[in-house]
Amino acid sequence: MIHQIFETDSRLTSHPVFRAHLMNTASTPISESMGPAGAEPGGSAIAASNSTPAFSPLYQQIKVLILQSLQAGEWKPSAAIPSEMDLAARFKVSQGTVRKAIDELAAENLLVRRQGKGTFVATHAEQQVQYRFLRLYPDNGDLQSEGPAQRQIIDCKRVRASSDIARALAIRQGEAVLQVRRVLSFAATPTILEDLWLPGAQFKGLTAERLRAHQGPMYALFETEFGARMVRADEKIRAVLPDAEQRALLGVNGQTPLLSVERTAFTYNDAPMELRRGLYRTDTHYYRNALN
Amino acid sequence: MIHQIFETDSRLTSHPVFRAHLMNTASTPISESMGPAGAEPGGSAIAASNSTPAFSPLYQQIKVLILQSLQAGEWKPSAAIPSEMDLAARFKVSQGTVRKAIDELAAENLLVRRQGKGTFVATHAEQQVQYRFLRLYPDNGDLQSEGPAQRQIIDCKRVRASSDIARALAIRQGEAVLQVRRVLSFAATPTILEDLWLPGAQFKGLTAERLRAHQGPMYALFETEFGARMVRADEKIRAVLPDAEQRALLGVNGQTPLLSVERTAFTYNDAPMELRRGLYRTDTHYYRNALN
DNA sequence: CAGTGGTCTAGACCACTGG
DNA sequence: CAGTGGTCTAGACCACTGC
Repeated sequence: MIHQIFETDSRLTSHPVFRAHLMNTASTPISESMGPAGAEPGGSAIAASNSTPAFSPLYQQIKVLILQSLQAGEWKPSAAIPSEMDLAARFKVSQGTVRKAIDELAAENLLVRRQGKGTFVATHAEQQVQYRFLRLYPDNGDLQSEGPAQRQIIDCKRVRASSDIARALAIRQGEAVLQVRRVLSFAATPTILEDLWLPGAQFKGLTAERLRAHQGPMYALFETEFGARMVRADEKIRAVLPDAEQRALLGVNGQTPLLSVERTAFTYNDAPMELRRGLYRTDTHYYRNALN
Repeated sequence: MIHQIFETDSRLTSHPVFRAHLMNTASTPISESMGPAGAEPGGSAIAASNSTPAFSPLYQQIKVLILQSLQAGEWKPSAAIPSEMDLAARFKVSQGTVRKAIDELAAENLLVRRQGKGTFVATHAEQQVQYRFLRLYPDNGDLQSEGPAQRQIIDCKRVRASSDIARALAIRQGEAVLQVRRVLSFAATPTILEDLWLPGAQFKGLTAERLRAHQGPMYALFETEFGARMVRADEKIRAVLPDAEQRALLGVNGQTPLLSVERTAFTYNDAPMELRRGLYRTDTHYYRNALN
């Protein structure tokens, strides 16, 4: 229990609500208003969840609550979330506490703050950089000089998950998954060959036609059409030589080493939502990484 | 227009700071004309430099001042910087403002906060992860299972900078640079071949013997012996095939593609301080990257 | 103009560290 | 125990946005 009345000396202290961080119970915070005052209708999702671990600062709890609202779809991608004042009132904390929670969510690219306008749910669609997760850059010229990538959907079919695909997606072997293969070209040169696997349940109805019809990043389509928001990803990178089929699709010979990029993309709660295996040509482009 | 108050300081020799935001009634509004202490020592780049005139928030200015003290070596690596209260007094701002500045510096891995102890200058030596900038992980087992890397210094010589080396290090072509070649082995298997170039002026006295004698990360040696603190780096990654010499040093054949990792490491003020070209074996290891 | 996020301050209390 | 960073609050004002 987080709200605790903990006072012995009540001089002038307000702080009727003293949030003591006790390792006592793990129940979730905020909603109980002390005393008869608020009797707020209570965030439904808020009262329900109680899986959060031991104790955490108030702003971390607020962060979890906001996260739950995001996950539940209470605020859609690119929509504004309530103002800091509103959230402070809703959670019965100060604006500064809400601010710190939002600060962290913004740092994790889940929210975007815009001064004078509000705080918005981040999306893969309205990025100034079209491909937020793509780290491939041309050797010469900037990102825009090549113009947008040309996308070619080779294939989109329903298959059963092999053991490694299942493991990566945290599903059972043999479950239905959608497998997509596509090629990205820059300046008319095939540069990226990607195979990707998506859980069949969540992506029911995804077809090659739908992929071809969509403009913009694939992740934006996943957001709007399938409610699958990729919030972070891990990549394992290796150098490989292509097999015959890969050579044909990329138009390279067998002596052209390629970058193998295996990406696992996660949605909220670190749930894996996509496995992607990419082959990148690095004779005209390079993979950029910033170390901090 | 923004009302600026150049708050010259009377007692402690603190750095003057632009008060871009006027909110305090207590302070007598010194008029625009610089008052009595117009001859303030020009030590503060903020007061002195108008090349970056824009009025940044107070905490950003504090951040710059702390950065300058770090760069000037006022606080050595792994040493504690003054407490937030002390810094607040020194800069004549509130503790909260100092805190926000330190928060950002900690987020950039320049400082490390330790509750109850203080705030410390980050270092490459005392990392729990020995190699902070190395993203190569073994396919099987965790980081520690392999034990520490075996380091073999092949060469360390003084050469003249070629045009591309000079460009990367922001020096003139033909200037002296130190060139080091080494091999890192894991579990007795040569895995990383690295060539690196360092500006000769800063690294005067670096020898192969000294590199061999040193225990721990090379960047730790650079910090303590040459005052060169690498704070961030950029990497360009490609897939390549090794030439004969590289094959011999790594013990691979000509059909083993390798990861080419070209790293530029920067010290304070985004000054490049090292160029490093690495070849990584990725048949037993992989390069890991986190996308956020 | 009102509403939003952004900055700054002041003060209180917490948790942790070490003498 | 004193000193440190960590959290939380309350209130003020600033800068930006859009009606």
